[in-house]
Formats: sequence, C-alpha cells, structure tokens
Amino acid sequence: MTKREVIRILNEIGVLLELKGESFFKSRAYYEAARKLEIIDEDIEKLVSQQRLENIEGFGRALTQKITELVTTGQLKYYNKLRESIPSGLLDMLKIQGLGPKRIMTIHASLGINTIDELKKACEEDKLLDLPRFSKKIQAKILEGINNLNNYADKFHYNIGEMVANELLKHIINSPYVKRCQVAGSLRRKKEVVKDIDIIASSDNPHEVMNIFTNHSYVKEIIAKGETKSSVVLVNGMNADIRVVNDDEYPYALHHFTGSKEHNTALRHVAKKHGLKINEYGIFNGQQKIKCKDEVDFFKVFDMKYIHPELRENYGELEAALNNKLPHLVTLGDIKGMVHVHTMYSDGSATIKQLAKECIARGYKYLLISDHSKSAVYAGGLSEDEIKMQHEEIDILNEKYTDFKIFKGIESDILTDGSLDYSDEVLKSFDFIIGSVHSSFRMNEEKMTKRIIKALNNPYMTILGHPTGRLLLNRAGYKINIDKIIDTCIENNIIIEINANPYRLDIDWRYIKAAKDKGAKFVISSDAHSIKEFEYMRYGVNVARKGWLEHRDIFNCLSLEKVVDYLKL
DNA sequence: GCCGTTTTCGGCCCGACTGTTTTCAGTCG
Repeated sequence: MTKREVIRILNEIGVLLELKGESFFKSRAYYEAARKLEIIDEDIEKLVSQQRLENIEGFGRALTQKITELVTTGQLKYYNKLRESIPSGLLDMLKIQGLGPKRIMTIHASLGINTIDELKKACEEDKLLDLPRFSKKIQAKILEGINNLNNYADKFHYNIGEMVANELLKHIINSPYVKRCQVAGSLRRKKEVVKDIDIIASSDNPHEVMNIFTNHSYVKEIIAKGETKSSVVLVNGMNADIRVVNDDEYPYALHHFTGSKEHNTALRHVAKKHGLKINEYGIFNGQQKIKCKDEVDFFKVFDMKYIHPELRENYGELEAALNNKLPHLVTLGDIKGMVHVHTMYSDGSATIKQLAKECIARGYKYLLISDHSKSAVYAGGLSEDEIKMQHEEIDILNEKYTDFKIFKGIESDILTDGSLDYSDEVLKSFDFIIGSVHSSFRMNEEKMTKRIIKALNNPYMTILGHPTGRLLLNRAGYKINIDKIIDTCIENNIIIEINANPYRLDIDWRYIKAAKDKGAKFVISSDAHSIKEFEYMRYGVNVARKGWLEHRDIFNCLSLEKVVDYLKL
C-alpha cells in the first residue's frame, strides 16, 4: 500500500469519526497523523518494517498499530467497520454549506436519509421541519446549499481568485474608513487552487466597511454579516470573507487568517513553550499584550525571522525560522530569461521576432524557443524542414542582438516507448530539448515511469516538461513514481520544469523542497503560446517560492553567459 | 486519538455568526 493511500484512509477515518460524533480531538489525531506522513520524506513501508513510526510525535500505540496493519496487510478492519456503519452518501453531505456532522447524523437517524438526492427531496417535501433545532429557514439553507453544490465549483484556479480578490480589494481600500487592508488566506499563501477569498481590514468604523464589502456588485448573497466578520457568495459562486479589526490588532489578525491552519497550530505550540498565547487579536503574556506593528514584529516575539506567507504550510518553516535557515526566496525580478515558448511555427500566436521584442521590453536577456515536435500533429508539430527554416530565422535575428540571444529548442514528445521523435541528427541541431509526455496518459505506473526514465537517459534531453501532466481541477497527473523520476533527473543532470501555466503549475510545489535538498535543479517556464501568456511567469515563481527555491536553484536565473556555458554552445 | 517535571486522567484551539431558544448548539475558518 502506498503512502498516499494510507494518508487518504487516515483522513477519511477522521471525517467518519466526526460524523459519528466522536471527540473532535480524536479526529484531529488522524488528520495530524496524515499530515505528518505527507511531510516526512520517507518510505512508509520502511517506517513500518523498521518500527520507527512510534518514535514520531503524534503516533501513539493505536495509530502505529493501525498503520502497520494497513501497510502489511493492505486492509484495516477498524476502517472497514467504520465505513460499513456510515453510508458513503453522508460523507458527500459534508460538502453542503451550512450542514455539518451533527445535523447530518440527526437527519440520517430520524429520517433514514442516506444520499444528497434523498435529502433534497426531503427538503422539498418539508420533512426536516420537525427535527430538533431545525426550522423552515435552516431547511431552505440546506436546499440552497445542495443547489449551489450542483451549480458551482467548490475550488478555483489561483489566477481567477487573484483577479476577483484584487477587484474587491480595490473597492474596499478606497474607503476613507479603511486604514490597512489586504488579501489573506490561501490566496496570500499562493496556493495553486483556492476555495475562497479572505480579506483583512483595519478600521475604526467596521460597520461602514461591512456595508462597502457586502454592497459590491460581485456579491450575490450575504451569508453572514456582523461587526467583525462578514461572509458572502459572489456571482461566480466563490465565497468571500472579510474580517475587520482595530488597527493595532491588524498584524495578529493578518497572520491568523493567512494560516495555514497547520502553521498556526504549530506556532501556538511554540508560543506555549514561551508561556505565551496567540489568537487573532494579539499575542498575550498573561493579561499583557505584546505589541507588534506588523508581521515582522510578530515573528520576532518568538525569536524567528519573518516567514513569507508562501512557506506557512507547516513544512518545516518554523524550525528553519528559529535556526535562521529560511531560504532567500526567488522573486520574479531574479528571472533572466523566458523559457518554453511556442511560436507560430506550431500552435503559438506570435512570431519569433515579436516574442524576442517583448522579452527585451521586459528586461529578459534570453528566449528559449520550443515549439511542438512532429508527433504533436494536433498542435502543428514541426517537420524536419520547418525546423531548418526556424533555425535559419533565429540565426538571422541573433545577428542583430548584442545583449540578447534566442536559443533553438523543441518540446519533443516522449513517445510511448520513451524515445524522442526525431533522429539523433536532428536532435543534435538544437541548443536544448524539453521532453514532455503528450499522449497515452493512462499507462500504468510502472510503464509510465519506465517510459519517462528512458527519455531522461537520452543524452540530448535538457529539461523534463510538465513532469506529471496534470491539469488542475480537471485531470490528475499520469501515474508515475515521482521519486524515481526526480532521482533520475538529478543523476542525469536534467532540469525539472515548473510549468507556470496556471492551469498546470506542474511540478507540484509539494515535491520541490525534498527534490531541492537532494540536488535537483529547476526551470520556471511560461509554456506561453502568446505574448500575453508571458504573464504566467509570476504563477510559476509562486510555485517555486512555495517549494523553498532560491535563485541559485533555478536555471533561468542564470546570466546569458552562464546559460551559453551550460548549454555548451 | 495523543501526551505527560501539576503524568495514567484530563486537557487538547477558539472566536464569530446564525438561528433557535431564553442560555446554547451547530457550523465555519
């Protein structure tokens, strides 16, 4: 059984226990254990066979026994029994806004309802009214929650969230009542997909700020509106929350609502050791509040350097901050060249000259062109003759530039047998080669891993393109042994792509830090098919920062001279 | 569920808002 599967089951047990009405702390023990396994960069089977699980904080006798059973037999009796006792439809109901474990179990126990469809029918037939602490209002809310579930996605791509949040922010920040205001939550942490928008503001007149927020034209429905907190649904189905505090409470509130929950919980443990207490209104030493003017001050209280929001995932940032080992995160300004760009030769919309001009205007020193290869017929992949033409055009353009260079490359399909789709003769004519999988996504893990590793052993390969092939909120990545692939990239000096397209953001940031520690190198590439898509670079930088990367870990932070040197030209 | 120098039981994270009920339960983040 894979670690991923164990993590999934632990999380599900946590949810099932919540439904059963068990103590929240018991559920949390399972969630925390799942979380720990996610962070630990070790083989689960080794951890079990070497009996090292019980040495990890949060793994007591019960959890160790259960995980051992799961890993050695592939089964867990406790889990099977739990699942039998709770219809799976009840788990789905947790997604309905306003409906939690208590009400779900009341509905199930009194009315025998097991699925969302049955629940919907019951609401429409007024069957919930007689249940204790239910009413017409609550029934209507549940019904609306069910309809929203069908009408709206519950998650959105980062770039959509950012766009909407900026629009709301612009509206609020212009108010004379607002002193400080910014986006918090997962958007501030630059998560690749977001559930909602969190905004924090400081003001002496929260009432007015709430009105401004809830009156925005994007607001479709007000879920809650109070003096410090309001919650709305926007026209696109997204939820947005605002918290308004006094200005001297702002840094604490900002930190609290930036999260992550896991980061906050871990920091509270640290605070406790200092004899301090943290909540959204302050850091307290008994009754006394410790003054902070901003988040830099906030972390100073715990002898920590400022932790950038992107790192606040409880992936080791607190320890690093204590030991002064936080990375100097890469910034967009560190990027010196545009990589993985498609032109009109294949499915791009701009000419090489237009792309180069835009690069120069943006201060980039080089452009790495990589159109599709000939197997990608659907995308106008380049024939051998077209490659020759493109190379001639690049040579002519390069003669005109003094402080700028265009490099000749290709995004070559990794064919099902792991070979690239040109002869060595043709491959040799490029300055660099990105190898990407664009077909037969549904191979099993062993075959797909073998396929990619064979390509990584091709001496002409420079970069592994979008390593998992995922499309966020749309398609899971292909099944691969990512550890083996990363290890092979390191051995063979292949650069791992961080594809900055906001619908890909592939490789996932969760893999990056461990790979970096092992010596992996990365490139942030736009995969641009138009000049407009150069903007994608900042999403790629977000991912790199979430993966703890510094400029020296990233290929296109190198100077032009160093790139020429690297590509041995 | 886990944990432990107040140690084998009793804490563990808590505040805001809604709606039902009249002091509080449920949900959410």
